[in-house]
Amino acid sequence: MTARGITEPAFLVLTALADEARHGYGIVGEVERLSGGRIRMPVGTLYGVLDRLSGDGLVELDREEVQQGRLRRYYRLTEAGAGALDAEAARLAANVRAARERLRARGLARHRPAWEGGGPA
Amino acid sequence: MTARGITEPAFLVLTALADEARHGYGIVGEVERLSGGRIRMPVGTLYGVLDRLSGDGLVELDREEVQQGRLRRYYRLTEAGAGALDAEAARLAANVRAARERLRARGLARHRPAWEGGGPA
DNA sequence: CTGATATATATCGGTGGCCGATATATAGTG
DNA sequence: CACTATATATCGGCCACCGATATATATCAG
Repeated sequence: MTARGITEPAFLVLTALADEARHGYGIVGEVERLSGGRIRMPVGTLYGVLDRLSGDGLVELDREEVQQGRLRRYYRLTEAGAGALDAEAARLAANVRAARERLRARGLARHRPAWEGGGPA
Repeated sequence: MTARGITEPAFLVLTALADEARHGYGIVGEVERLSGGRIRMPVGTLYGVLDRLSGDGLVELDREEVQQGRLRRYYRLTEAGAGALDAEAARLAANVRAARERLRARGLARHRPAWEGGGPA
């Protein structure tokens, strides 16, 4: 692998579908909800992501409903999708851990008292 | 914000520079090391990332050295860079938390015993 | 000496994902 | 009648990624 696993929009869609099947517009709302309102998913992004995830077998069509004259197309996570989400979560968690370790080391270095000595010379 | 903060390659470069200044090739090795050998950073990616991070004031040139006839250009993290890395780590951690919560909920649903009732019909 | 490998820099162009804009349709509201 | 909300979908510009390529020095094998 190079640097990238699945993309962040894809990760968020998988997350939104992890607990139950949702339709497109519902995913948009769920992503906004689960991020505490910090992340909005543009619909122009959503359908491309959904197509790619479908092609990779990570999500699949669950059912179609008509609510008040409007079509709702529901998607659900596959087992492979759940596995991919879990694996990506582990990958990201490892990145976060590494960053925080080093950030902590940096903080310590910048606060290191003079008597611990050494210095650049 | 839409979905994306800083990119993953940028995140990894910032992480590699968090504890001490490093030169390009050294960053490549450090990313591989801190990821346990799972992530390799292509040099074609590195310099673009470094340029962008410099432009955003998240990293800056530390010094230049000549070791055995080869030029080494060292970069260091700025305060803004440390802040950006910390913020992005928090963002990713929140994503991971959300994914794992829902994944756990899904697992529970799929193992729910029959006597809890309902079911599809 | 020649070729291959490792270190070290940098550029370029193809590919692909993101997302704003746009289109279509129904329902409710001012 | 216009506007907003819900709901679908497509298209195209932009930009980041990264493989390929180029340049240069040091070392080692044949």
